Amino acid sequence: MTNLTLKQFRYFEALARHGHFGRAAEASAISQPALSMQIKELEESLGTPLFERGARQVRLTAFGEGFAIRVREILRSVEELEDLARASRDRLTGRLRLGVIPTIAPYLLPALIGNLTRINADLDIHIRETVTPKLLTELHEGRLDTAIVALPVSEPALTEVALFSESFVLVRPDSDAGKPVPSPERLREMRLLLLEEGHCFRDQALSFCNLQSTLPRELLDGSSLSTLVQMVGAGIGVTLIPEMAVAVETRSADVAVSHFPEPQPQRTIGMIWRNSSPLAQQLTQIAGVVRQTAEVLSKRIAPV
Amino acid sequence: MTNLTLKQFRYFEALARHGHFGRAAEASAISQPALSMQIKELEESLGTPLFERGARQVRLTAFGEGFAIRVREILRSVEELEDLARASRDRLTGRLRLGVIPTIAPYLLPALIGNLTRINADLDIHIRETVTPKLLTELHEGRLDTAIVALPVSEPALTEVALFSESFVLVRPDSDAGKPVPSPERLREMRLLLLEEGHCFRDQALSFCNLQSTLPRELLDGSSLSTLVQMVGAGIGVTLIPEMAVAVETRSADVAVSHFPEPQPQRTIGMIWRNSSPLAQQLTQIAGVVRQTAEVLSKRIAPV
DNA sequence: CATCCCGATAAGCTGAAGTTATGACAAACC
DNA sequence: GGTTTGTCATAACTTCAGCTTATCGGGATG
Repeated sequence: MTNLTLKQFRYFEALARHGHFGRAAEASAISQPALSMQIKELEESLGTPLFERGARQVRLTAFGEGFAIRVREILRSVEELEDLARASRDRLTGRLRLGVIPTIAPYLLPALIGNLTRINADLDIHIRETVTPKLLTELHEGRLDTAIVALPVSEPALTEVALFSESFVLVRPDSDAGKPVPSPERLREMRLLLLEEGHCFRDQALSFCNLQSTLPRELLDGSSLSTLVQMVGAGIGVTLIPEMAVAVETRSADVAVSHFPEPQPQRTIGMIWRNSSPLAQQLTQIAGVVRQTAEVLSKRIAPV
Repeated sequence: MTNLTLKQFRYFEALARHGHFGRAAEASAISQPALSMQIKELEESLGTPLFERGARQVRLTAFGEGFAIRVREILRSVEELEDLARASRDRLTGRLRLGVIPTIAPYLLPALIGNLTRINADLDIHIRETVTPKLLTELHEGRLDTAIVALPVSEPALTEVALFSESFVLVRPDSDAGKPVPSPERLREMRLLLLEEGHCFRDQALSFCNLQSTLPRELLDGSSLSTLVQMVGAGIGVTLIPEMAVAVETRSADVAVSHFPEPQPQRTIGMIWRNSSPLAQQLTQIAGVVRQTAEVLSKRIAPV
């Protein structure tokens, strides 16, 4: 049935070009009978002759001419395919689907995207910003290539690499600026504003205070760190935010930022991907870029 | 090297579609290991993975997706090629380059082209009208597919098929209408107008009168039968024309047309093509159409 | 922990595609 | 006009790519 082969196409093209079996065979690095047989077979499976064998020259038939045009197109497409593969072999492929948790995304991404596209201009970055459980699902389903989340996730099918650690800092109303930094136990008694259910940062903050998320508490759930800080500025309570958010979130609010004494509360941020991902190598490379980006950011924040 | 094969493309496409080695193999009518190996080989020769083998499903990589789009395009092109071959296998191919001698062309072609395109609408007919020697050269050089000429041509590399015979008739000024038809010998003594050197019809007419073309004679060479008849109408001399030309050429001239007594002078018109032409079968078929066309024309002429 | 699913690997077989040698035929050349 | 030459087709043989069946191994599932 459909037993046309690219090999036949390549031989055909050579013969069409040279108009001579011997020379076409030489150009194709095979013997003349081998070429004759392949051409014959091609003609037979098409059911129509492609060449007219004259005494002293080989000519394309009218059909052969049209055939040649299309065959050349196909061969060209195949070559393009090879080029494409060669191009994307070493460099990153065109599309990178990156998931990021909301407590990282707004602070890390602007710089990160800049750095990534600087390294590889034709990298097409798709960002998905949502909470860790959703990221994990989408990662498993192949709708994401990788994600930046708080470690550990402890999923056997996923590879984790640590990127950096970040401390949590206390955000209080400006009026509390001079007061001593409360201990975790004291925090429990203050009005602590937290992110709504689902955010890992909520759990991390609660765990620092030795609180259970399920405990019936009178706390106000915000949907973003930005909201929380604004509420603190309004004197409604206090909150914790990751160090990386300080520069952005406290710029437009009357709040005081205080570090906790050692051991500071902190979390580890890492990158994860499927064990089976063929992008592993490139993702490791990307992890390096993320690490660098975060480092530069933290230095810029440190003086604050 | 460039060892991609259409087979690999077809397997790849099946796997991309099914996302499952076993089912894709079944769909491709091969065993699962055979498919695994071909895919593996394809990935290796591309140097980049196409699929991510997950625990419970096989997914295209980002590169694989782009690859799939192009592969499908290529496979579609190949299928089109097969369709094209199938379509042109039985019917005539798109282009027919037909040579015709000038003493036939204007009388036969209008009806012939109509008949040919009626049979095969998408037949692209190219006409070349010139004298036999030029037609032969172009035929040998592959610039014509076939030619309609007077037989015999006696070229070993060419196939001839007879189409029809046509008689020559005498054209005299209207004033000579009643006079007896002169014998060939008498013709020699009259002022005989002939086509210029190179036309076979000139030689055929001369041979009827037992004259040598090279003889120094006081005859006037016309470049077309139309010219000759007009000159006869002006009383300059007499001429011979093929029967087929009568209807067209004597319509607008004051001339008398007379048949010779048996044995009438006549010539055989036939079709020729290269022995090696792969169009032989179709050309034979076309010869049939020409034969029919000429028959209808001669019947229409007979009553004149 | 046992089982199942599914793809990879192993080992062997077959036929397609290549090789060299030769045939056939037409053109070109003494 | 026979001989040589150029050229493609055919024949006989060889090799390796591609297929088969059998089996392994690893991750998901109950």
